[in-house]
Amino acid sequence: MPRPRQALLNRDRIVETALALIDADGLGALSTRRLAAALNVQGPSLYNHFATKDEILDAVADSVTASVDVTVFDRCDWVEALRRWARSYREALTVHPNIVPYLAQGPGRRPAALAMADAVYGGLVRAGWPPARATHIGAAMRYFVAGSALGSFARGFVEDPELYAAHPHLNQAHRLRGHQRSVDEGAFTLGLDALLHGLAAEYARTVTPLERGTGPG
Amino acid sequence: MPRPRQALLNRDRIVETALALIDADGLGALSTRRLAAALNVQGPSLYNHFATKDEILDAVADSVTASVDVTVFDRCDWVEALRRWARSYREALTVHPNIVPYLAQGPGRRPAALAMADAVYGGLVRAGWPPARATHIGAAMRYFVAGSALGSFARGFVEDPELYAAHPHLNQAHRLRGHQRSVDEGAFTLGLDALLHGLAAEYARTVTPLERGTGPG
DNA sequence: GATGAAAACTTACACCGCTAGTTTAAGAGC
DNA sequence: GCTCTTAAACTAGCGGTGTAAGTTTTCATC
Repeated sequence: MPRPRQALLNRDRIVETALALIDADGLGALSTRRLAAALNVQGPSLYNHFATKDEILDAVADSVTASVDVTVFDRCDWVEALRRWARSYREALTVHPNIVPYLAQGPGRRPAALAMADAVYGGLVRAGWPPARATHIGAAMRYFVAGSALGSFARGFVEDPELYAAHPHLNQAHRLRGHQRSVDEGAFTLGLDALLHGLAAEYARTVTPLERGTGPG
Repeated sequence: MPRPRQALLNRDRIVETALALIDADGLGALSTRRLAAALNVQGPSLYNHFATKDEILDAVADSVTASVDVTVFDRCDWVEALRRWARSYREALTVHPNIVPYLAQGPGRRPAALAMADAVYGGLVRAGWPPARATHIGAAMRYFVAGSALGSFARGFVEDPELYAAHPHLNQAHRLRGHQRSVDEGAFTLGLDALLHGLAAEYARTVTPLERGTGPG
């Protein structure tokens, strides 16, 4: 087939389909040929719209990041903003866990990821945190959220009771997979509350009333 | 070359060499042929010692996990044990960051990873944490440590000042890479302290003196 | 000394990312 | 309406991938 009257592909369609394939079968199962086949097209046709496969993955990753709500930093005090942002971030990632290892390498040149970093850092600095500390807090939060989305903790344990016989405290570990949602959610909530509790304590101890910012906005 | 008088390969040598290649060139650059070449052998010879490439990666991942110190749970109170374990865990991972995305998927069937999970969970239960809470704490800590090792926060930002021009608060972001160690270390310490601070507060609030365990050992 | 397993090998298959060159349609300028 | 350029599909093919299959030789055991 030569050039068709109506273009078969565009970047958005490629990104959507790639994300669906990654969600269904994993990052490793995405090949240019499989992606093209899902779009009723031959493999190399993709290169009319993206220079490399990595560029496709960048666009997929950024489309996921774009669904994170960062407007909370304009509306809430910094603790509440961090809490809501972290929850929104985690929700976006857990819907598409297979792209997380790629996405978690950092913002790179992806616009949505850069916008998110900007909003978080800006919100913290406005609240009075020293710049270096704001960087640390943003990083620590990303560590926690990305780690929580990287793979379900519960699904990391095989459903095979015999495997745990040699480990005195893991005799119930084979049941973790059955309680995946409550385990993962409970762990995330516990960790998030603990982190924010600790950060609030440091704020109270080290950020002087004079430095405390003008609030959201 | 048929069967040699002296075996050229064994599992340990394969694992060591694979880890070295992964450290040097990344997980994606490890192929069976490249690994075999580094061992002065042809690709398929590896399959006399491992059934699949994934089995090699499992062994590599477990050799990294094996270097984490989990004896602290026998010597220290639970807060100090968590702190030292988390530091040891992170050190093990940051020495070999390229294997982290693979390793962080969960313990699977890897013996050292299972032993670590057992030690952490056992230590927390002994300290009086309810079993479900101990699971959550272990998961939350793994989220944070794995996230921190998954990729340097600082290295996630490209060293290109022009890229940040459009973002009001990121105008110094291109300098992050130059301060990689202090940024990553500062973020980890801050997050770890905050997490443990928050957990200790919950312990004081919810674990009654009667439930509080027999201490380490 | 015969037997069977072990550990290297060669060959081959189906797939991978990507490049090069081809074909035709769409759109712009005269 | 013709011409020119660009766009978007195609086919063919390169070098690389994991790994299955079968071969050859050596070592250990009966």
